Amino acid sequence: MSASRSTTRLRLLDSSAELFRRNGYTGTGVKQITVEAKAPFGSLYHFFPGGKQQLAAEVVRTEGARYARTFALVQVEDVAAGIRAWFAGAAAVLSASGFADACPIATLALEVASTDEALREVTAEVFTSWIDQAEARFVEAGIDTPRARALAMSAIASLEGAFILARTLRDTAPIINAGEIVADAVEQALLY
Amino acid sequence: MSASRSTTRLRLLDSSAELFRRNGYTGTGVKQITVEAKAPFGSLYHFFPGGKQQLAAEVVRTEGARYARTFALVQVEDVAAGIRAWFAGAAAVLSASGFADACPIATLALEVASTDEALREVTAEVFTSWIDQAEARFVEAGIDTPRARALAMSAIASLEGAFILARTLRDTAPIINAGEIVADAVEQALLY
DNA sequence: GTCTCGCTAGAGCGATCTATCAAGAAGGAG
DNA sequence: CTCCTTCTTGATAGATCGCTCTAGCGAGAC
Repeated sequence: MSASRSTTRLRLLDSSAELFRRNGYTGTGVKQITVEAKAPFGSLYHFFPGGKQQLAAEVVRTEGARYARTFALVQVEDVAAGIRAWFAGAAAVLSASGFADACPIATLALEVASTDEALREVTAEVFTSWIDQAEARFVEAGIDTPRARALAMSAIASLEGAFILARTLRDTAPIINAGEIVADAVEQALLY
Repeated sequence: MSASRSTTRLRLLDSSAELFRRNGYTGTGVKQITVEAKAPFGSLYHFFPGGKQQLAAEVVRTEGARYARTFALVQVEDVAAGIRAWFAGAAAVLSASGFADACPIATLALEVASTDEALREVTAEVFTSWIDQAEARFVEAGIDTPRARALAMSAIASLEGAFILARTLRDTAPIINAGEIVADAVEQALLY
């Protein structure tokens, strides 16, 4: 009932999140999702009448918000050190998952960018919120707004690109390296 | 014959490259490729007995090499200016293609990273060659090797990440911004 | 001519894709 | 109890997936 309702729904979301992140959107079948979630096939269309697309949209939103919350770990005092630590943490997670768990939405975002306008907009909202949040944190640390925005955009871009390289090369070096470069740039900006 | 042989083969490669770049690997069907290439379906398996995977591997290699050649436009004298110009060019191409043509292999690379070891290795070779080439150029410009390597890795990562953001947000700002930040970092490194 | 061979051409295979549908199980409300 | 809603369950549809296979075309070799 209301209890099992939420569990099944949540299991479907969790399994979808994992499969989309690892195998992509078109690379994941709805049947595969229900098997992984140990949910009856029909339940997927009960909870998500919009089908795979609606499921993906909810996954992108919830995983995007969840990921944004981890950014809060970057403390305002000594932002640069916080950035290095955060990137090191992301590298550890990636390595521990066999180079599977990087960005929760990147693969899907690239897949739908030119093929599914509705999903593209959802991914855009998530990336924008991440950039906004990073910008706010840089401003808080004392960097003027235009420079903070440029740094924030660059930080997210560096992270995403480092994830691509790390997953492809099966090496966390690109992530650690990106953390260094981003932290250096922030330290540089703090001098003015 | 030998003439038509090569044209059909090349048309298949060209169409595959475009479709993989825009719609991804799993998002592109072999039938779709032959239609786009105006090639008979059977010809695909005549020229590429290994099927979709072999076709993708050749596409990644050839497009990777072709893209690497465009890096040569970054002149050694005033590397930073060359980088800004190169990123601006990439932004123009992306915009002109309706935000479809960014990195020729990024979407595919993310899709296969955890699902197809053979293709993953091919994408890894391409990314590595790009990093090596950028590093060589930075060394040539007078940056010491370890720093040049770090900068090169960061430059490629920034580019890839900026492409994700630009395609998703339908805005070239992330690319221009990434060019600025990378160029700044290179200028900074040249001071030592 | 006739033979050979590279290539064209597309029907068709089994599997898988997303999605629909109808039937039933499990409680809460009256 | 009956009624009603919520959720489970899986069979099934219809399309598409990657791929195989056979038949035939057409130009050069002889």
